Amino acid sequence: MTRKGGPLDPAQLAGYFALMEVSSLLQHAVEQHLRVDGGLSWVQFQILARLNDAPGGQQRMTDLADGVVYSRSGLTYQAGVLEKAGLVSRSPSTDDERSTTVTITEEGRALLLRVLPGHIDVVRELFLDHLSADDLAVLTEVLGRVRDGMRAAPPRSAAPRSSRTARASG
Amino acid sequence: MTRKGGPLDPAQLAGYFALMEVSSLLQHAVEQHLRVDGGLSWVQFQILARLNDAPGGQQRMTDLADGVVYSRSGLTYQAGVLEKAGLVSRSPSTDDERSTTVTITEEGRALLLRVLPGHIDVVRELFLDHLSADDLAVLTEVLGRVRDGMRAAPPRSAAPRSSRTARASG
DNA sequence: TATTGTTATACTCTATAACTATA
DNA sequence: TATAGTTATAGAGTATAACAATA
Repeated sequence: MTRKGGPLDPAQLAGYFALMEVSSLLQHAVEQHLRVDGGLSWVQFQILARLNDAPGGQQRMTDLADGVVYSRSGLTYQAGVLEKAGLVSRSPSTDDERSTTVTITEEGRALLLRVLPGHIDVVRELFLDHLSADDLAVLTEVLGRVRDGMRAAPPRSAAPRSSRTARASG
Repeated sequence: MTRKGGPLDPAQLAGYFALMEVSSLLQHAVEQHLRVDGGLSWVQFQILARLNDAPGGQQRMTDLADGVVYSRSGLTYQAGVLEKAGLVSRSPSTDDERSTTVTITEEGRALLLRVLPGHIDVVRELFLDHLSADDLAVLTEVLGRVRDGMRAAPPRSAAPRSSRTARASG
């Protein structure tokens, strides 16, 4: 059906490009707003948002890295930046002494709340305002399916980020 | 209809997150492939792809920057990297002496062709294979509309990238 | 021995401002 | 005076590998 192995047909190319272009423009706009309005990068905003939604405002480093950043050291770096800014705190986990628990601070929550309205404005102006409710529903359903597929089937040579990793050699 | 000024409803949030998550995972996977397989970054790949499609394999720096990179110096940097690698060449434009014309070399085209099949495989596996033809059509149409809206209406305080820029002060 | 997280390090990339040259 | 592009520079971010500590 999709001519496996061959080049992409125009419809496929158009869909791929549209996705990348829209997301890229949106992310750039959002990033600019976050930087100006709250001194936050996109990754930092995501970390705070996740912590804010997590029970108790906390998560383990590994769970946090899963889906936000693509390397452990990357998260360590970002957590350090956020901690220095007083937006999160880190402490050894009680149950597993190897783990570090990251907790969003009151300041972190406050900053998030302060930044959120403007963030939403940007998302609305650039993205949501151009969609009907039906469009949005379809888009979400379709992209949700794609996301599930991605998560289920990691591409060749890419290990899933948090489960048991099977390796052939060193 | 969309409660302007208020928070996003769950459907809007879900759509926004789905878009960002899918595009981010896809871009990361594609970037990894391009790096391993061709030593190219995402931006560099886009530059080569645009030049490859352009008549004569050439474009002016400004036209190239428009839509690929977000600052002129950023493109100068990338063009320098690509030129050093022998994938593009730069020469002064004939008609406008201020302009620089970037041209993709044979090596550049060859590298692009070599990398493309694997690139397409990744896009297929992670993205296209999870969509029906109808899904794809709808997605493309909807995202195309969003893209047009973005291009037409630059967000508050963001100047369009290539037209006359109105400034209040320094 | 595997997992969690940090550190050191090197590298890529981006943006700002100052600058040159042409229109 | 405005536009096209480069340079210098500084800063943010990322990944890899080596490391320490716990399971």
